[in-house]
Amino acid sequence: MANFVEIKRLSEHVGEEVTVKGWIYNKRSSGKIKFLILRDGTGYLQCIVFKGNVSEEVFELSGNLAQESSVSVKGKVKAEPRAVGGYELDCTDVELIHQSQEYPITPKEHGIEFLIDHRHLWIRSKKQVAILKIRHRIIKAIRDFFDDRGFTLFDPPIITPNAVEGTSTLFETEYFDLGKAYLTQSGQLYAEAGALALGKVYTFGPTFRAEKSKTRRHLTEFWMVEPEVAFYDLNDDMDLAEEFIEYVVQTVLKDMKVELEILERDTTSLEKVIRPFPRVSYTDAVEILKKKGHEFEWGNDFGGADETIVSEEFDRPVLIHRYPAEVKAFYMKRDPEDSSLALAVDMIAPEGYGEIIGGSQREDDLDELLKRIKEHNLPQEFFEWYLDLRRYGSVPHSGFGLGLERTVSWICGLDHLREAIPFPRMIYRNTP
RNA sequence: UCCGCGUUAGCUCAAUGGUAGAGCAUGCGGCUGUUAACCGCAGGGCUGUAGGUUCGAGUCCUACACGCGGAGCCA
Repeated sequence: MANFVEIKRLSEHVGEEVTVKGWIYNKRSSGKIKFLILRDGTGYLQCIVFKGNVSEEVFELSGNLAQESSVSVKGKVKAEPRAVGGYELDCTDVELIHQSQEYPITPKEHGIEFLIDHRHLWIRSKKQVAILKIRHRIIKAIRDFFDDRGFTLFDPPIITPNAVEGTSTLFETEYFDLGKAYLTQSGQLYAEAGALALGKVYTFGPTFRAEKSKTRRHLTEFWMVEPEVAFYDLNDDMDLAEEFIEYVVQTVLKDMKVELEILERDTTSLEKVIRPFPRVSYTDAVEILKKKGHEFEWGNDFGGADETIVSEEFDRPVLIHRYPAEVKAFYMKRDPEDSSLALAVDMIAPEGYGEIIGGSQREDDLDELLKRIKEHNLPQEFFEWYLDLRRYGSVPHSGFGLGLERTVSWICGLDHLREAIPFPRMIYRNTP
C-alpha cells in the first residue's frame, strides 16, 4: 500500500491527516492564504496554505509553484462545499518534487493547432482526462459485453499480404524476402476463420487506412471491434448490434456521470438509446431523402450529409440495411429476394455523428464468392485460405465492425475524432 | 486530389493604406476564502516566406509554404 491517498478516495479520510501527490493544476493567492489546485489523475483537490499553519519556507514555496509542478502535500481533509470535488486539504506541509518550467498550456483558450502540437501535455487537461477515462470505460464495456455472451477474443494479424476489401489504399511495407506487405485495414476475414473455429469471436485492435481523408470523421490509425458469429443471418446481426450499442451507451451513462458533466455533454439524446432501434432499408432511406426534398439517385452510396438527414428522422441510432451490392464489399452476401442488393447494414449514430457500425451477412457460397473476387479484380491466390472457409463446412455467418473513436466521439459529444484517442494519426500529422 | 478560410508577442486575438495593441502566461509588488480570482508595475514583435503596387503595406496584388474546415473514401 502506497503512503499517499488518491484524491477520489479523500471522502474516506475526512478529519484525517493524509499525504496527496500530484501536479499543480492552477493556483490563486490572497495575501496570507494560498489556494493550490492539485490534480492526480483521479480528481482535483483544493489545497489551502495559510501563513502560520506552515513554515515560512513552505509558504514561500507555495507562492512560487509553477503550473504543473509536481508536489507532495500533507494536511487534514475537510468537507468544503466551496471547493472543487467537495473536499479540501488544510496543508501542514508542501514538498516540491519537481519545479515545472513555464508550462505552455495556460488556463486560457488555445487554438487546435497549438493543442495538438502539445498533445502529450494537452492530455493532462480536465476535458481530455475525462474523454480518455470514458474511452477506457467504453473499451471495458465492449469487452464485457462480448465476454459475457460467450465470445472469444480473436486477434487477427496486423501485417497482411493483401487488401482485405480492395477499396481503400493501404500503408505499405517491405516484408523481408516476401515482397510487399500491408498494415491491416480490417481483421474481418480472419475473424470469419475464427468464427468457423470458435463459433462466436470478436477482434479488437488498431487498423490502418492510408486514404487521404481530411475530415473530422477520419483518422489514419484507429481502433475497431469486429464480432463475427457462425450461423447468424443479417437479422441476428442487427439484433446483436442493437443490444451491443444499447449496452455500451447505457453503461457509460451509468458509470461516467462525472466525466460527462465535465464535458458538458447533454445526455438526453443518449438516454434514448434503448432497443428497439429503427430499421429501414436503403430503398426506404432514399425515399426519406427524396421526401425531404434532397436529390438522390438510387444506387449511389450515402455521403455524410445524407446519413445525417436520414438519421434526423429518428430519435435513436438507425439501422440502414440492404444496400445496392455495387457500393458494398465483395464478401457480402446478396439478398436472395433481390440479387442487386447486399445483405449489409450500417448503423448511423444520431446528432450527425454518422456511421459507427458497418456489417453484413457474408457470402458463404464458394462459387458466388469466386465470381465476386473475379468481378472485383482481386488476386484469387491471396484468398485461397478464405475460400477454404467455403470448402470445409461453410455456414451462414455475419458480423460487423464498430469504430471505437467514432463511438467515443459520439458519446462524449466531441466535434473531432482527434480528441477520442491519446495520440491521433492524421493525414498531415504523425507527431507527437 | 479538389474547393473554401486562415497565418500579428510564448498562447488567444485586435489594429479605415499613416507611431504595433489587449487579455492570459512570465517577473516584481499588494490582498486571510479564492473558483479560468482580483489590483498595480515591468519585460516581451523580421506581422509565415519571397516578390510587387505605393510617398508610405500587418492591411492591396502574385507565387509559395504551413495549418484548419469541407468533398470524395470509409469505422
